[in-house]
Amino acid sequence: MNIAKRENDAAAQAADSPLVHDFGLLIKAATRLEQRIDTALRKECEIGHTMFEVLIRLCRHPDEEISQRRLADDLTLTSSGITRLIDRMEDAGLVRRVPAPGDRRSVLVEPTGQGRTVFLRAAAVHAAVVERYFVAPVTPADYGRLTRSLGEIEKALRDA
Amino acid sequence: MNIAKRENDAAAQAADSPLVHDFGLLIKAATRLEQRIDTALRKECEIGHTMFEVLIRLCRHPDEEISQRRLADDLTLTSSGITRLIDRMEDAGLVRRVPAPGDRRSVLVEPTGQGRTVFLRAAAVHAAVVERYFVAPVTPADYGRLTRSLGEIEKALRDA
DNA sequence: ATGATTTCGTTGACTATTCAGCAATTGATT
DNA sequence: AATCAATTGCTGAATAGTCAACGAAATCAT
Repeated sequence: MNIAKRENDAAAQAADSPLVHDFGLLIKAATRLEQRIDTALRKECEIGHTMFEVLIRLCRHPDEEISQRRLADDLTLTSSGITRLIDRMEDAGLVRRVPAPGDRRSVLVEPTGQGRTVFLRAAAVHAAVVERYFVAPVTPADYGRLTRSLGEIEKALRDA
Repeated sequence: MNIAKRENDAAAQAADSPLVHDFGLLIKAATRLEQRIDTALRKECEIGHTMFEVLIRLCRHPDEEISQRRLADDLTLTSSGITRLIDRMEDAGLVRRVPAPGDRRSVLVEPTGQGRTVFLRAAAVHAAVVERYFVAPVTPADYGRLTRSLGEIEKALRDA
């Protein structure tokens, strides 16, 4: 079967390309890092990484109004994903839903006192893990370039 | 409530830290990129990104024996996650399970002819997306440093 | 050899998410 | 003003994964 053999070779070559390898690295690094953080957060604060990302946005500028839609776009979730996530966070006493003044379709989300307290503890855990596995392994110069590159990539994805 | 006010400020500061921002960039870039690829792959090859990652490993060195365990570690999935993924891939006719010679606990996975064919088409789609959103947005010099840094990060995570 | 420990893959029950469709509301076009 | 289109959030059903517990096989320590 000569055809099959050539296909084998072509597949092997495609599977070994630097592009595939490099991209795999990105995915693997991001996945592992996220898992690390998730486990640490769950163990020490009884909160997952996704909820933590929500709290970041809610605590960042205390007076900014944040709608579910905004959160969904920001976290790359669907609107139904956010609905359910906020359901769970509300049940856990971390956030509160309030009707948006000026648009009766929209729902704003704000952190409760407990939400802020939990966030503060979680932020420390988060910082420790990020520091150790994201910042420490690369030189300061490379770190700057790394975040710059990631910014460019994110921008390209957003624009398209 | 003076206490609450100070907690507000502390939370706002933590939520605004560069560490949080930079790490958010990594997660967002990786997530968006993966989603892009997943959608493209599904549309054009009726295969998801995870299955594609499996095929990469199976096609890379045609003679290497790859067990489910190996795949699980490599893709950062649990062993049950892999069991189910391979179930679906087998149903789709992309791979085949064969008993491992020399260890009767272990199950080897190999690609079918169809699996290789699908992989070849998928690899082209994958390359196009990666090229456009991962390689193109950064300068060649930065690209080299980016992958190097990601390698360091991945290594730090693996070692620990 | 044997018994304890570990490893591999599978399964049932659960969790977090998506998708498709919906009702309410808003904005745009005449 | 009246309609048509787009947006927001919610829900039921489906998907892809986790975790905990298990049995079979392999490895290690007596």
